Amino acid sequence: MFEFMTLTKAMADENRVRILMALSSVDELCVCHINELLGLAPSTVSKHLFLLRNSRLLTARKDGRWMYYRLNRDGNAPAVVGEALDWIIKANSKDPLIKEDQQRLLEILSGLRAACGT
Amino acid sequence: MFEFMTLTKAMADENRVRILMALSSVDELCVCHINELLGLAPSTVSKHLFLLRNSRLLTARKDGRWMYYRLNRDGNAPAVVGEALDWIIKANSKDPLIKEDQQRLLEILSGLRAACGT
DNA sequence: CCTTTAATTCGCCAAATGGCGAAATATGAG
DNA sequence: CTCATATTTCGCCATTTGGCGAATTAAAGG
Repeated sequence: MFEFMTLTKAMADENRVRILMALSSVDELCVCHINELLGLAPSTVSKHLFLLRNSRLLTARKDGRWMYYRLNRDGNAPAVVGEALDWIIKANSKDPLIKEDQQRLLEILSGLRAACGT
Repeated sequence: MFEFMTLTKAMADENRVRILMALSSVDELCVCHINELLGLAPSTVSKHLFLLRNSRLLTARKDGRWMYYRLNRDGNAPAVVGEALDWIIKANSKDPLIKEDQQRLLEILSGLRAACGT
């Protein structure tokens, strides 16, 4: 129950859902890309990412100065995490804002809007 | 997206999940039963029920002085609502607190703990 | 009609949440 | 080593949220 509530609370914020949906289309992202996408302060994004990681929806990997986040599709993650991700993606993949995000994300990743030195 | 966020926000509270889980085992409940089960003030329960209804997770029916709430399994409800209910129930049906609630609910319904004149 | 009872609405308060900027922590580059 | 950059942590503030009790509404019963 505690684990489940941690999950639902993590999902109950629009910006965090946008982060999850962005990650559903690109395998991994570094923090600066997410800053750029959402237009939020780095400290705010960092807090969101902490909650998403804490709920086990995301995993992180450090590479030099950059932290890369990705959806937790690890087989040994609790089943409920995968179910949450599946449901979120299914419910939002056709949403206009999400589609717009995915479009903008391509621009960001292609370097046209480089936010940091990646 | 707005609809989805309304759903996730409704799900992001332990007492509301307890209400949903209680309803997963008994088809319908009146407000006084839920008061009794959760030990919250009627006004608080009423607010929770409003949010659950607003998110379309619950439907309500009035019978005399009593309001009966049930899970929204209506075929013409948005698919995302049914998916939410399925996931919530799957994720929590084995939880100790939920099991305890279901036990206590049986007592309440059998009149051993009648909270109101139903 | 008046009382009683179930439920909701309203107003309030304490706690939690989401946002920011400043400061602290890495890590790579010069 | 020193500087620049990516990220996180901290402290703060405004808003939201969950709780309660009092007042209100709705329906049944005397």
